[in-house]
Amino acid sequence: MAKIDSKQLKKDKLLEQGVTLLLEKGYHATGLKQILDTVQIPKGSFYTYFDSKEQFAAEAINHYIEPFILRLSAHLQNPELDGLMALKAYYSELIAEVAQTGFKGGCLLGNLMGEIGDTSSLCRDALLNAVARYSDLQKIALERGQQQGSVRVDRSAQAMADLMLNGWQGALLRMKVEQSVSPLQAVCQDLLDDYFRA
Amino acid sequence: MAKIDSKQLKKDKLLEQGVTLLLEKGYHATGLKQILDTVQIPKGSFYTYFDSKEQFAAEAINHYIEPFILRLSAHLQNPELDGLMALKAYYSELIAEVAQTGFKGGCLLGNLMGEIGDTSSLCRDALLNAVARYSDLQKIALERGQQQGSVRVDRSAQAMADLMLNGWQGALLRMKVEQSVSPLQAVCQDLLDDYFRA
DNA sequence: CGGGATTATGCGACCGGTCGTCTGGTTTGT
DNA sequence: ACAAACCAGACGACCGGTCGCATAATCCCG
Repeated sequence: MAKIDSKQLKKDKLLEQGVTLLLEKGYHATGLKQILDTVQIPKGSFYTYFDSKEQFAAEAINHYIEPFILRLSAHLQNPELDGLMALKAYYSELIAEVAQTGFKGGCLLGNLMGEIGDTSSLCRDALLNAVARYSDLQKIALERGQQQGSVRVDRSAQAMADLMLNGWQGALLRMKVEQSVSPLQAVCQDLLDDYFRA
Repeated sequence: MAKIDSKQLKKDKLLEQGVTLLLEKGYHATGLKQILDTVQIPKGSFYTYFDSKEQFAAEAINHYIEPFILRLSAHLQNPELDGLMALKAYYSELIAEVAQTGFKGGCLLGNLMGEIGDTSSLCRDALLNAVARYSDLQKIALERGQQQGSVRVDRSAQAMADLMLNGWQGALLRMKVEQSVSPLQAVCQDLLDDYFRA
């Protein structure tokens, strides 16, 4: 049992560091050796934890999105709080954080969708699942906003959630090259403060 | 002179094939050898045309965006045509084309922004320039729509152009993993048919 | 309970291959 | 004959992945 725990611990450490490096440099520019070295796990052991680099990336995707799901869920815990306000608060937090990290990395989901989303079916499935879960949560937030009267009802919550997600991903790309959070602020303002408003 | 032309010709062939492969597999997954082989130019000659792979990619970015600029410009040539309608026609064309290619590749600008936009300053500059030119053109289209009364005037054309671009880039990512053009259609409908409308 | 035999685990060295880049001999043109 | 242009091949580095050895754990029998 202690063995299993230790194994799971190391696996988590690999995933943790993997997420960091994948986010920083992308899939093809990140070598397994680099990940293994920084967490002091021998090269030969990698394949006891994962079947391949590709499958490792797929697991990293799930490992990455979990905290975001939890964070957004936390904002939605209070059923009194307006759904739209919760979304705004959540995105404000994200913007503040990314500003501190120097506009590097962006979103692992977006980066990997662009780099290998159309070439690795393993990762594509993981990405699909992660995006679906994330999108669903935003849909729920917007639905609540609709019930509370702050969000327009003549467009489906799902459609708005998708638009928000897409706009955010595009803004993250712009952020990278413009080295500024203003694209992120703009998309939040345009959509959350205007377009989605009832 | 014939020499210079021949050199420029080969350089263009390299860029042409480079764009194809970069679009298909990304920056790090594309090897120079593969590009050189398919256009039958010896490996040793590469550095007579370009200083480095990175600089090659930067030139490929410019080479890539040019046709899109021209295409959109063509739609805007007729000053009678409504700016918003021109945009819609342009994007409809793009959607029809990408559907034929099997949802592969997407947009080179978006892909490279995600993969190396925050790590290669050379490419970042090229991306910034390309995006700015492309964005400006869309701003002009929207401005014309505003003058013609089809586009709302309480938001700046620049802000709407940015939102359109960001939403489109995000939708391209979704397209890759969902293997469908519906994200593209959705973003066009949401923005061009509703949000931007006067 | 002790200790040799056997199985399971861990991991460093190494595989074939490819990477981006460079150099020096060869060809070409004048 | 000479200079410039060109390019084959090599370079060192690194890739993802494999494999056989060394160590550790387990078992079995005296």
